Amino acid sequence: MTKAPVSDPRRTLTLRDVSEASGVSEMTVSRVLRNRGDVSVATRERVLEAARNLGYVPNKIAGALASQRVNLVGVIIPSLSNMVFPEVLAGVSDTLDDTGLQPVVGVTNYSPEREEQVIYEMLSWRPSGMIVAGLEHTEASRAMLAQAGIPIVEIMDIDGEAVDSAVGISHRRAGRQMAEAIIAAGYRKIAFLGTMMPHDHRARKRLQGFEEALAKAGLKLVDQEFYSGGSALLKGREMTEAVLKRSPDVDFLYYSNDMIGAGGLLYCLAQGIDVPGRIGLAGFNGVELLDGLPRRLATMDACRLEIGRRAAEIIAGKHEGVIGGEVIELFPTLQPGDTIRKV
Amino acid sequence: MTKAPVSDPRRTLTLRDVSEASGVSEMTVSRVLRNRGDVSVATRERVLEAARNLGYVPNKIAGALASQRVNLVGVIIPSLSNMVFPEVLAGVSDTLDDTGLQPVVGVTNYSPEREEQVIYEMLSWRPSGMIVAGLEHTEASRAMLAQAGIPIVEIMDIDGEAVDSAVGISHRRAGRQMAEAIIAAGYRKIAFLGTMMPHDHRARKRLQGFEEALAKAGLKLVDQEFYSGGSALLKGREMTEAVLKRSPDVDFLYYSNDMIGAGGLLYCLAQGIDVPGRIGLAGFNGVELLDGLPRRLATMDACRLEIGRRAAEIIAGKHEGVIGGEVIELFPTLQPGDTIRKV
DNA sequence: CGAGGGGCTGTTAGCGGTAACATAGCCGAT
DNA sequence: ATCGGCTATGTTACCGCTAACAGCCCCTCG
Repeated sequence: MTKAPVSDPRRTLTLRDVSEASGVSEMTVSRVLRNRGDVSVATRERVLEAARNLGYVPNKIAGALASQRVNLVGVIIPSLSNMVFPEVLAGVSDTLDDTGLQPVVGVTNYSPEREEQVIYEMLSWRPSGMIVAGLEHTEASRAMLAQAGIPIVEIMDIDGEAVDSAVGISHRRAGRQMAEAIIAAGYRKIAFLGTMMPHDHRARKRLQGFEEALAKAGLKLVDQEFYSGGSALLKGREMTEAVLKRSPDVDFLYYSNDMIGAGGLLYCLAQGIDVPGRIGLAGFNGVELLDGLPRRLATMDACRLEIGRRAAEIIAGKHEGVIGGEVIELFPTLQPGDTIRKV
Repeated sequence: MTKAPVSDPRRTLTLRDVSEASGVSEMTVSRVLRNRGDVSVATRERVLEAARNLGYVPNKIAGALASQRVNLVGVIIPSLSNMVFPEVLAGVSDTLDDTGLQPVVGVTNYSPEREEQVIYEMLSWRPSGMIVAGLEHTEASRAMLAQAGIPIVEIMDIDGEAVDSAVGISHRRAGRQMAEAIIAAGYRKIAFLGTMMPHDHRARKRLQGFEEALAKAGLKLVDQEFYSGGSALLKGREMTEAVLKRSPDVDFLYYSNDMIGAGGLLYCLAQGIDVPGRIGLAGFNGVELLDGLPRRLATMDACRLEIGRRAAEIIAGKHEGVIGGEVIELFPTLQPGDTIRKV
C-alpha cells in the first residue's frame, strides 16, 4: 500500500520531501541516491526506504544543471525504417550500457535541414557526446558540432573530412571491390539499381567507386534505374522487371541495398531466370533477412554493429579524458553468396 | 571569477554572453530567443545577430528547470528490430511535429525489468507525457506512471486495464477473427507458429483468441511451433518445414507475425505446395514487405501508424488541458490476400 | 591527554535560465 | 498639466539539485 503523506498528492516530489521523511538533510539524501560519498549504512537504509515509500523519482534536470553533467549521448541517424540503423543503434546501446551513458535518438529523414534542427535541439540538452551518421552536413551543423566542446563521432562513412572522430567504412572502396569481383566473374553488361535520394551520400559513393572500377576495366554501366518511397522489396521487383525489359542483354544487376536486391532476386527466380548463370545479382548491407531467401544474395557486410560499438567506445573513452579526433576505418567483407558465378 | 568571454573560447556560452554582445539584459535575450513577449524589432534583430555570430545554443536544462516545462514525450517500445514499432514511432513523430513536443525513444527488449529502468530514467527528465507499449508492466512501473502527474498513453493493446489512456486494438479479437475466417474457408487442421518470447503479450492474446474461436467450432490446434532469435524469415522457413514434417496433414498455418509467415510462404512455394489449395497461410501486422512477395500473404493490419498518431494526439491534447483517461479501440482489417481459399 | 585523522552529516552558493513583477518612456484623453 | 494605459525593458527570486567546504564526533597514537 502506498501512503499519501503529502497534502497535495499530485505535487511532484523533491529531495526535500525525502529528506523530511527520513530526517536527514537533502544533501545526505542526494548522496545516498547517487551512491556517492560516505553515508552510514543505517542512514542509507532509512533514506532508501523513505524514497521508495514516497515513490520519489529524482529530477535529472536539476541534477544536470547543478553538476554540469549529463549522461546522454545524442545519436543522429537518417531513418529507422530500414534495418541498418537500428542495428547500429544496438551496437551503441550495447557498449553504452556499461558506462552509465544513455543514447538518445534523433531521426532526420535524410534531410540536411532537419538534421540541423535535430542537432540544435540535441545540443541544447548538453549531451556528453554526439554520434552522427555521415560526414555531409550543413555548414551550420558542422559549426555547432565543432563548437559544442564534446566528443563528436561521425559514423558509417570515412570518405571525407570529419569534424572530430569518425568510424566507418569506405563506401567508395566497397563499390570498387564489388565491381572487381563482378568483373572477375566474367560479367560485362552491368546495370545499377538504387535509391533516388540525393542525400544518401553513402549509396552515391558506392556507385562512384563501382563506376570507377568498371571504367578501369574499360566498362560502363549498361543501364540504371532509381526509385524512391514504397516497399523496397516491391520496388526491387519492379525495377528489375523494368531494366530487364529495357535492356534484355544485361548480365548483372548491382543493387544499392539488400532489400531491393532481394526483390530482384525473387523476381528473377519467379521468372525462371538462371541466377547466377544468365544474370548475376548483388546488394549491399548484409541484412539478416537474406538468410531466409531461397538463395543467398551476394552482398557486403556494412559492419553496422561494430560501427555502433566503436563509436560508443570513443565517446565513453573521451568522456574519461582521452582527446583528439581519431578516424577508424573498418573493412567490410564481400559475401559472394550464390548469385555471382564462381570463377 | 572568469567573466572574460573571450579568454576561454571553449567555455560554453550562456545568455549572459549574448546579452553582453548585444547590450541588453539577459531577460530580453531570453524573450527574443523564445519569441515571447514584446520586443522591439530593432532589439530583436540585434539580439538574433549576436546569438548567431556567437553560435549560441540555449541550455534547455536550465530553461526546463526554471519554467517547469519540458517539451519531451517519452515513447517506450520493446524493440526496434522489427518493422512494427518504427512505424508507430513515425505516427507519433508526425503528430508531435506540429506541437513543439518531441519524442524520446526508449527500448526495453521485451524485458519488464528493463522497462522499469527505462521508465524511471525517462521520468527523471520530467517529460510532458509518456507513450508506453502494452498494458503489462511491473507493479513499480505502473505506480511510477500513475504518480507521474503527466498524461500516460498505453498503446497497441486494449485487452486489459490501462493506467491512464490507451490506444490500440484487441489482439484477442484479432486472433478470433482470423480463426473464424480460416474456419469459414473450410480449413480444419490448423497449426500455430510463433515467437517463444513469454513477454510478447500481444502475440499471446492473439493466440488465445484464436484458440477460443477454434474451440467454439469444436476444433483445436493440430500442432504448434515456437522460436526465438535469429532471422525471422529463416525461422519461418525452418519452423514450417518442421511442422509439415511432423504433421503432414495440416491444412493451415497461422503465424504470429508476417515475417515468419513470409518465410513459411517462400518455403511452401519452393516446395511446390499448392497454396492456398492444399495449405493456407496467414500472418499478422500487415507489413509493407509483404507487397514484394510472390504471393500476398493473408494478414491483419495492426493500425500501427494510426495508433502512433492517436496516442500523440492524446498527449498533445492533454498538454493543453484536457483530462481523463480515455480508451480508444481501433479495428484492424483482415486482408485475405492469396493464401486463404476463397469461399 | 592533545593532536591528527577518518567517517559522517550539514551549510552555502550557485548551475543558466524563466515567471512575475517593477520600471521607464511615451502617447492621447481628460 | 494629470492621469491612465500601453510598450519595451530590467530586477528579483527562485526551479531542484550538487560541488565544495565546514563541522562534529570518535578513535588512535605518540
